Amino acid sequence: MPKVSDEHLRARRQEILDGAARCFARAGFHRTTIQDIAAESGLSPGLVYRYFADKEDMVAAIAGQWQERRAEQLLHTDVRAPGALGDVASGYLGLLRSLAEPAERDRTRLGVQIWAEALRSPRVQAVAREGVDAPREVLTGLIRAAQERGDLRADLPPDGLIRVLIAIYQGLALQTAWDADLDHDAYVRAVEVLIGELT
Amino acid sequence: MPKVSDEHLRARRQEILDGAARCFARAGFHRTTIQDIAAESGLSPGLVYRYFADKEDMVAAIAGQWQERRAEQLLHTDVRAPGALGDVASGYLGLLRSLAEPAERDRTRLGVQIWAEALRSPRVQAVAREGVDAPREVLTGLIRAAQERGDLRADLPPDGLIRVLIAIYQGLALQTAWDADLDHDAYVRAVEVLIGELT
Amino acid sequence: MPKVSDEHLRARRQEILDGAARCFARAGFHRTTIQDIAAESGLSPGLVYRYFADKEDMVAAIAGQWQERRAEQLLHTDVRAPGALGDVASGYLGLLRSLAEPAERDRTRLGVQIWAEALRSPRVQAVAREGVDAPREVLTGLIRAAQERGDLRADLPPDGLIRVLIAIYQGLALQTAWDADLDHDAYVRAVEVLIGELT
Amino acid sequence: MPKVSDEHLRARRQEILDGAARCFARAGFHRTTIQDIAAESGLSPGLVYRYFADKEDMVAAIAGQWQERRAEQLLHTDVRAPGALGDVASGYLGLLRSLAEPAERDRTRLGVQIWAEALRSPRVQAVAREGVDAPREVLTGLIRAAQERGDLRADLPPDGLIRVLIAIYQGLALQTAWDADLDHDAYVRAVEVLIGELT
DNA sequence: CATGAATGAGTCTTCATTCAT
DNA sequence: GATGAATGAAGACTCATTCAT
Repeated sequence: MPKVSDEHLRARRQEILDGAARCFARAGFHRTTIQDIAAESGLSPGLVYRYFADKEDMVAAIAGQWQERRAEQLLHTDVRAPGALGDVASGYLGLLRSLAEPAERDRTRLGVQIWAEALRSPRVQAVAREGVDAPREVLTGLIRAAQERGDLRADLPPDGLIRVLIAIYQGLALQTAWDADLDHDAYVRAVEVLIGELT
Repeated sequence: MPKVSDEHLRARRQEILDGAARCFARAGFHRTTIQDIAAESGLSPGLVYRYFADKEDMVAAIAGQWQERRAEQLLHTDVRAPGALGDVASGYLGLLRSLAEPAERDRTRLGVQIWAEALRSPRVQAVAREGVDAPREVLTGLIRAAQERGDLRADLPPDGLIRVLIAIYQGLALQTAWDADLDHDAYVRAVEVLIGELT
Repeated sequence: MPKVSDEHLRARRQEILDGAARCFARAGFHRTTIQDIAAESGLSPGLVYRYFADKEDMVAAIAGQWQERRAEQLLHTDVRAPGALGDVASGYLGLLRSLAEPAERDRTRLGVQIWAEALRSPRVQAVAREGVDAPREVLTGLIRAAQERGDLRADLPPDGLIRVLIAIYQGLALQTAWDADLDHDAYVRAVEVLIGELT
Repeated sequence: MPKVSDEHLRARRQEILDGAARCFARAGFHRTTIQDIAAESGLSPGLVYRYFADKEDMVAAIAGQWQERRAEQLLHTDVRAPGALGDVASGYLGLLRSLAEPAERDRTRLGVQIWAEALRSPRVQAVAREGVDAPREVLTGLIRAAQERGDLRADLPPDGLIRVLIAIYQGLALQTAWDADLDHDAYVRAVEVLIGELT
């Protein structure tokens, strides 16, 4: 099987990552063996090492893709457009609601594992922080602009507010991971009320 | 004299848990060995097994104490007293502020580890959920009462609000674990503004 | 089995080294597994790691003891005594003769393995060179003194001579390892003739 | 046109062997992978197996060529010519001196690896012994003839002397592999003195 | 009770070898 | 013929757990 196309290599790599993500979501990084991941993807253990230097390399890649996806879900709108704040706000509420979807279950569990792993793996930490810091800065700028326009209370520390909104996402993700049946509608309604008061 | 012995046993057990907590906060559950824990407490590995059936037993105990402490910090006021809502609110804000204290650093990191572990250990999950569910119910009652008194907007779903407040705590804990230097004051100010609007 | 005496620890360590030396002599370092060594000593693989950090650590220890023994065999006489040169010479010839002994077989084979391993393991190289360089310097001094006394041809470069004598040992060891039946007597007689001419 | 093809095959095979020799000299047989060898020769791993049955086959081939070269260097003169002894002697000293050349560095290191490998691989052993035994017999004949002519002390066991001379070569090779900066001139001068005495 | 030596199953990772293309 | 992707059997090393002393 000589020289496979780059396309195929990329796809294969992604298959492995997807299989690994399922394993990690189920059992955590440390209870998942390379054999588990290989079996989940229908490959041999040795092959995994043609795509990743070691297990940590895979975990870092998983964490990177996870953060990337989060950023995309949040910022798929053009943040420089007029009315961007409103778009971002509705995007944010949509992100919260998306946590209720069964299809997101694994991803949410995976996220919690990444948060914990970031505390002891410098590589994962770097990836995880980058994924949070970058959106944070973009959003802080949006908030500041809105405050200057008078669309938002001026006595709100922008960075503080952003972190609270991130926390509201993170906490919901965590609580959903623990209890998939929680009332997401009630949660989002409460958030809407809190946010609505600010204008 | 079983009483003295009991006392001693309890103290010894607590020493082990404290050493384990330090290790777990530093390196996570899976990168911490029983040998590490024994060394940290100045005991022998064999002795650990007189106090805990196995490693998971220790993790569950650690998780239990962690949740217990959180509940105490939040609910140290008498929630049935008149004006309890205000007391609880200020207790809540104090809890948020306490995350800035260096002495809390390890405990915060430990908390994140517990959240992740709860996803794959039924025992830890049971302990962790109990620690969240119990306060949640108490607080939900408080909120309902406040709404009936007209002290709080009636269109807020009590359970949703509580979960949001818990999330605001969880998210701050997570963000603090990642970046101890974040601006806790700005965070708490933002929370105060958000909460202040509700009355 | 708590706290075993230092004596016992040392003895146990030596047992492991002896078993390892047998394995290494038989199959070389790279074809010998830790399991082989453990089995040879009647221990579990895990226990080996209480005595040695890793496989290389064991190889280095083996190499160290090997060199030490060589130095002792060669220099068991008091090199500062008058007539030391003659003693050392007869010690040297005895060392050559000892290679004929069946009991030395394994050790000789082990030596050849060490020589090769020294080429690619800095740790083994350091140990091996030290074991050769130290005796070399002592003997160079002896030679120089003999030349000053007129007991030895003055046109012989001392360092060159020493290295030749070491080579005569090394080469015999190698040839013995390959062919245990070679005629050691003839070899030693030839050496005696060569050396005898020098005075 | 099988002849051209044969030529090509032979050349390709030799390229692989040369690349392998460089790898083996650098890292030893067991730390060199087939992938390393393929990369060093700019070929694919699979192709290696069209020229060699397995790794051991390559090692044996390398050992064979190494011994062949040694024999050539030593016996490039016509040993049946009158005065052959003197020619062989000067060829021998030249062989010793050649070990000082940087270009010989890799080959010398490779030689030491072969010596060790011969102890555990019957195939390598056969090749290595053949490479030593054949010249040994030729030279023993020369010595005997010289003794009969009275050109050499009669009380020297021919086989012993030859083995000593081989040892003087082997030991120098080993010491050079360990320490390329040793004083080869002093070494050869010492050998000349030792040999010179014999006539 | 306490110790810490001992165990051995389990995990990551490597690499000689094969074979579909 | 040539490629290099794929395999999977080892092998080094770890560590939760046990138990003789």
